Amino acid sequence: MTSDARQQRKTVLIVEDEDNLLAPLTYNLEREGYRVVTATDGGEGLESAREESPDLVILDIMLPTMDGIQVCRILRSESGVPILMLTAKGEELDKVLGLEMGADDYMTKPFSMRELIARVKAMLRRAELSPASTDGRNGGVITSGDLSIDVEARKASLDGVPIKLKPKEFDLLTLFAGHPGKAFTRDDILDRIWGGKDNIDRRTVDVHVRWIRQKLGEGDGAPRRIITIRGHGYRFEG
Amino acid sequence: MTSDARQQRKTVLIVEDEDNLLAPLTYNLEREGYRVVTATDGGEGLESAREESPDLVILDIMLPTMDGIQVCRILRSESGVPILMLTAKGEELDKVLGLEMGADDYMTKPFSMRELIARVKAMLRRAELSPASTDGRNGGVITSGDLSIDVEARKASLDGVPIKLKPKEFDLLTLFAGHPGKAFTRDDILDRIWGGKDNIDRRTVDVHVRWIRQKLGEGDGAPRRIITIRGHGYRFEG
DNA sequence: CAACTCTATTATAGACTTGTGACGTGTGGA
DNA sequence: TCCACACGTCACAAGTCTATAATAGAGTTG
Repeated sequence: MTSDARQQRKTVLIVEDEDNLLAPLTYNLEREGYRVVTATDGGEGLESAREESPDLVILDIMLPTMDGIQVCRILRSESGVPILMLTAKGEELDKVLGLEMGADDYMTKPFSMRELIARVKAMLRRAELSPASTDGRNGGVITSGDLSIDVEARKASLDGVPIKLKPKEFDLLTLFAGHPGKAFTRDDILDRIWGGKDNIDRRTVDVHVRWIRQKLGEGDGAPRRIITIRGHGYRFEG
Repeated sequence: MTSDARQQRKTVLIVEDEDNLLAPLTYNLEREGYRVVTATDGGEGLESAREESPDLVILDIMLPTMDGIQVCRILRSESGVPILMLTAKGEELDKVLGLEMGADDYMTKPFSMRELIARVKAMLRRAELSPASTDGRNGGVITSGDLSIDVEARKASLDGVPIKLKPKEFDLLTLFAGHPGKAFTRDDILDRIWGGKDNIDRRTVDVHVRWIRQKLGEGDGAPRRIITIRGHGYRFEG
């Protein structure tokens, strides 16, 4: 069962200070094919969430510098990421509080890793299928100049004219267009689009970038959208 | 947020016996500006429904004294109030049952509070516009071009001519037609139609799609409705 | 400018996907 | 029991993608 999901790899942010919980969490989620980003205190977590715009946040309630409830509240006011709260046993009150706070689900420690994985999957699936999943951008459509990407429909068009993108091209362009101005290294890109596979040549990214540029009508002259950052990688100019 | 203050405050009846679900539900719905009435078993729920004539009922399936399915059936025979069913995980069967019973929507626990709110809003909106809304959905009938699907009756017709669809085919076509333009991966589809069973081969979806295409008269040449997105899945073109 | 490093471009073999017909199993009715 | 039906799985051919090698070109440094 090639767990081939042919999409950008989902990113999960874990905000947890106990390493003996963080480590297995990371391990298991990565093994499931997710891209995992971690933070060990509230402030850092918030920062990472803003930086990485993860697809899901796993949030411990007990955290240094800023507790999970605070973080949850702020996150919720800034985006619609699904939030899974972790509560210690005996914090029953916090369950309710967590949900009222806007968390989408909670689990009480100690919990089964398998169940956690199951819930994460369920939440991500729900987020994807629910009409509210498109709350980040307007209607799930990314627009940049005359380029328009309908992520839901997996269709892209340039100045109103549809362009045929191969799967990888679509994912890559979506990644770029979704983070205008952000510089990606080839490794970043491989990590996100190519997922777990490790032995992929960095040059491969170049080739795909070329194909996209071509289809965006910047095959010749100077690229206007996907800019080469020599010695680093690429950046999408919004 | 409370933009629905125009007319009277909408009343939502929640029939749910687990307090740790009832509490946050109540809290969140009230925060959204709804008037919330609660009941903790089937009989009481029915009574409240008659007494309060709510604008929407949220109904758990597992209930003391009278299960949600019973309540749903009776309610449906008495009024046209929109019903949102809550089912526990593993009660997948009840999805179909619930819908056949006349529920307008269902959600599987654990669910996202956010999504629940979204659905409640959507249902109320739909209920309000219900007589002759022309967005493709008319009273449980999905229409797309010469294709027409009566979800309630579980009948489909093409250009007025009934087509015989097997159960799975019907479900699949309904999923597609209900989300025109949306790209589904095979896993999405398996989750939605096959109910999470994870031993199902992805290719099975292909085969069912083929059968549907055939019955829609696009067996040959290029499919017009169910479009293949190579490397990703399928999309229904509305 | 020479040497070196990084990137663009192209062609291609091999891997991967999909459409399709056929088959096997399980189920419920006659 | 026999039969029709639903449906999951398989196998194979035809297409489509894509990773990579090879080469050329552009940029940088001293």
